[in-house]
Amino acid sequence: MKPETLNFFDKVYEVARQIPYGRVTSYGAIANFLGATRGARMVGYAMNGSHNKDVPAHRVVNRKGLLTGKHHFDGTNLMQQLLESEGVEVVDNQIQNFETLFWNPSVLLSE
DNA sequence: CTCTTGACTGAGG
DNA sequence: GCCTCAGCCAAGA
Repeated sequence: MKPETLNFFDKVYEVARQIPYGRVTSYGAIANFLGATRGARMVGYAMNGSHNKDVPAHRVVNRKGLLTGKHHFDGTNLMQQLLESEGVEVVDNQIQNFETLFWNPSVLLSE
């Protein structure tokens, strides 16, 4: 018995909340961390409810570092503004130095 | 129950 | 590196 999908949304929220300031991660990284390598879409889907939570969804982007979910934010460049406000350089909806700013959820085990 | 949509990813051309 | 196709899982109609 392992209804991981049952807590999938909650897990996504928890992991996303652990994202350090000025750092970003991808849906696939979170999904993989949860054991759902092919559940990246579910991560994004879960983020739909993240608006009502303390989940920094703006720190979560696709594997290319592209702000694919900016459309779901209130404004149009709000997501980018938030990231830049944290020191993340964003150009054309794409995070610069994505590999450097990339935060792997696995560090939770180290910390 | 079936079909569609979706904040994704990997593989192939 | 970019574009296209297929796979994946869950929620809503």
